[in-house]
Amino acid sequence: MAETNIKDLVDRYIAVSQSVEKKAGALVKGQIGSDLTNDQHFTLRYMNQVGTCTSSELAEVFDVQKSAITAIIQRLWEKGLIERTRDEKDRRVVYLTLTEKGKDLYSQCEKRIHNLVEGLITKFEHHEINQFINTFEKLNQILINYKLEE
Amino acid sequence: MAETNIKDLVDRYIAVSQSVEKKAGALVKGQIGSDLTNDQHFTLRYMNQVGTCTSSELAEVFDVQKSAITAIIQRLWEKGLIERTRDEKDRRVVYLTLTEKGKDLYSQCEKRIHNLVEGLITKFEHHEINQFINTFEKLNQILINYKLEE
DNA sequence: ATGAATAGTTAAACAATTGAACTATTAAAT
DNA sequence: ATTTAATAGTTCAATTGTTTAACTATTCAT
Repeated sequence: MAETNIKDLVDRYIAVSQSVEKKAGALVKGQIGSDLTNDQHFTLRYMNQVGTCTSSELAEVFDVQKSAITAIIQRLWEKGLIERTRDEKDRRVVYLTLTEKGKDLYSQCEKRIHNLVEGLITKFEHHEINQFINTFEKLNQILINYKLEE
Repeated sequence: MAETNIKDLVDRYIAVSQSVEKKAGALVKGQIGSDLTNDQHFTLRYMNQVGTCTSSELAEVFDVQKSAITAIIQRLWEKGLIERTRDEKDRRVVYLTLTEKGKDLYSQCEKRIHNLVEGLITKFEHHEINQFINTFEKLNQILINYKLEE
């Protein structure tokens, strides 16, 4: 990678990633905004994928302090979307799971987002999307490793 | 794009984009965090690129309400990083520019981020990066057009 | 058995955000 | 020309997400 190009790449990457994040976020919020914030939606999405998790795990995945997770979890709990259950063997640990209401709400979000994406995704070739997400996931892995090395 | 794949693509995209955003954000914050928040850095970056802009323009670009911009601008102004000058012809308009102090601080941020990226970017082929950013910019344009159509 | 580590919460403070009401100014309509 | 619309920006109150530090409760290590 030529030295002189890094500046331009950084400029382009930061500009485009920020713009896409804000605009995609606004679009998603337009679909689910009355029920959930985007961060709450992401949290439900992760919990739906893994089934059960802990606050520490969420803090690790989302790369924030545990107290930030406590706040989000508390709000989801107040809405009746998640359950907290203490581990009987290690009573420090609290397991988090979706309630039926949480699963239902997540399903509704999923459907709306699915419809949204369906209308946008046709502009891309199958191959282009795969390549894009593959590189994105590679970048993610590099960032994860970089963080571990510190 | 096969119908059955959309769900998986959405899952992968949302997971990876959120993860990268948080981790890259944390990394950048580690470089510039004592001086600026990430949003403040993005704002300076944009102003450095375009030279002069208005609050309305920033609100459009960042896809937030103008009152959100007022708050960010106010904080940057309090730090002496930007100037506000009224348009003499249309006195509703306020032009925003970087002060010398703002330009200097931005340059320092730029250097640190440049060094950071330099260490990460070697893991990618030139072609892979270009393809990735091209697709990202294409996605951004699609989102911008989608918003205009509403 | 004691000291260190871990899981999670609480509290104070701050940044970013929205939405509604507001001021000041300009443009449009008739 | 006067009134009405629209535009640029600010202010204020409320909410969310965030960090840091102090804290409780529990488990691990040696």
